Amino acid sequence: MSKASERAYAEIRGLILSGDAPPGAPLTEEALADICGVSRTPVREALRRLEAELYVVRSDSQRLFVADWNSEALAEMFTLRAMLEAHAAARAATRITPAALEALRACNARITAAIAGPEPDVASFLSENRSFHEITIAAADSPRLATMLAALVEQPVVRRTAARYNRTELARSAHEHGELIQAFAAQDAQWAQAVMTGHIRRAFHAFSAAEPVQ
Amino acid sequence: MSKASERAYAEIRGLILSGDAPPGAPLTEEALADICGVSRTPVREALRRLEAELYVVRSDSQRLFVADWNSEALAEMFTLRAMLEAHAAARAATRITPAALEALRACNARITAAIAGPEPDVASFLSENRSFHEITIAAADSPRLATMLAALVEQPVVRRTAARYNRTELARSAHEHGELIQAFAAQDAQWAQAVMTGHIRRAFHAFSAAEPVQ
DNA sequence: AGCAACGCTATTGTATACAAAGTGCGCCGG
DNA sequence: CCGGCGCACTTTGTATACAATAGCGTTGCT
Repeated sequence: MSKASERAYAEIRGLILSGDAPPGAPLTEEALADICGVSRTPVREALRRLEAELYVVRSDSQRLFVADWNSEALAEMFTLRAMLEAHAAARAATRITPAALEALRACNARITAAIAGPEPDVASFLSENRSFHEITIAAADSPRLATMLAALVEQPVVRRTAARYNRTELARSAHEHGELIQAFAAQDAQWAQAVMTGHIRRAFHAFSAAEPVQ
Repeated sequence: MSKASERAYAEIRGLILSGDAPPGAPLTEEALADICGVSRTPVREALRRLEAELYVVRSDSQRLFVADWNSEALAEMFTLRAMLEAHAAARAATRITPAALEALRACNARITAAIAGPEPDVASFLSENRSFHEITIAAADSPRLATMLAALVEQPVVRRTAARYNRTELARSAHEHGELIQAFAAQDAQWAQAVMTGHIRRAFHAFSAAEPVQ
């Protein structure tokens, strides 16, 4: 995406996720344009995107407000993500190329390394974890699925989940990735699906155990 | 959505679905603006939406083309729809209100009536069928799920499927709706999920049996 | 005093003009 | 003749001005 539009998107999303724009707060295009330092045009595009991703909701007539994500909505998000990403894993199992499989192995090796030291490198973990899932989704080779998952996987949520993980849980996460790689190598769709389901749902419960949202 | 923007959306979508804009054809904002009789601004919004729904794809650098939906893509669409809509049915089973249940009964009664005569009223069938599924999805009470399904259920596809149904199959469709209502009344999520899965997958195979796309 | 209608204002929708960026073609050089 | 460079043109991105519309307050009438 282009520069101003992308910036507006990131900026507004940041306002929402940081809580500066609390749930229910009205969002006017002009005010946001001022804040972002761009004109209304890219702001409008950013808002459309945020609306599609349900960060903002459109009221009775076309006025936008910050959506409130209660715990129920988060639970549904994780459920949908588990369902779809497990399906992606199943597809990937029978489609993945040797090169992608190797990339996953390398990725997970870096994850293991990141959490090996006395002080886990959470930043690296997150970055590599993201790559791992992206490679998997790409291997599933389904644009629709990829689009849907992109709207579903919120990195701030992932980050908070990882922040909640202790060393043991981080290691278990890496272990699950390893098992997923095995399932892919065996081209066992059901196995891959099951492992991914557990992987995401465990993340959900780790997340839920964390302090309430905001 | 507003008037010009909505019109542009419908117009462009029509061009794509009718085949006037064949898969792979480049789409320029200005040309579309001329065709639709509006300016580029609403056309851009329409294109964003169509892009999110994967009617059009954005090439290497920001140029738009008509996406081609091969049979593989259609299969994946049906698979995703079956998965998500079955999940919606499962949620609906434990959440549906008596009023919504009654609305479903009335809806299905109208469907049954529409296919009762010597010449099935396919238009009514389609309209009521759409209502039936919309009520179900609304009863699931999950905005995210609703958004995703909206992007997945293409009415032209549904229409073609129904056009392929003979009287027996139309009746079977209504019967499946009836069973779904029973599952809802019993608040049996698993049952509802299974019935919906079968309902969609049968539609998929009826669709696949039809002549190739375009 | 309450209700309704009017008009003002705030906000979104659309058009257009301009800026930037990428593509393709042609020209020049090897 | 082929390849690379550069310029022109096409296309998209952004800003701004104007139009339409919905909310809301105020004022006047009952």
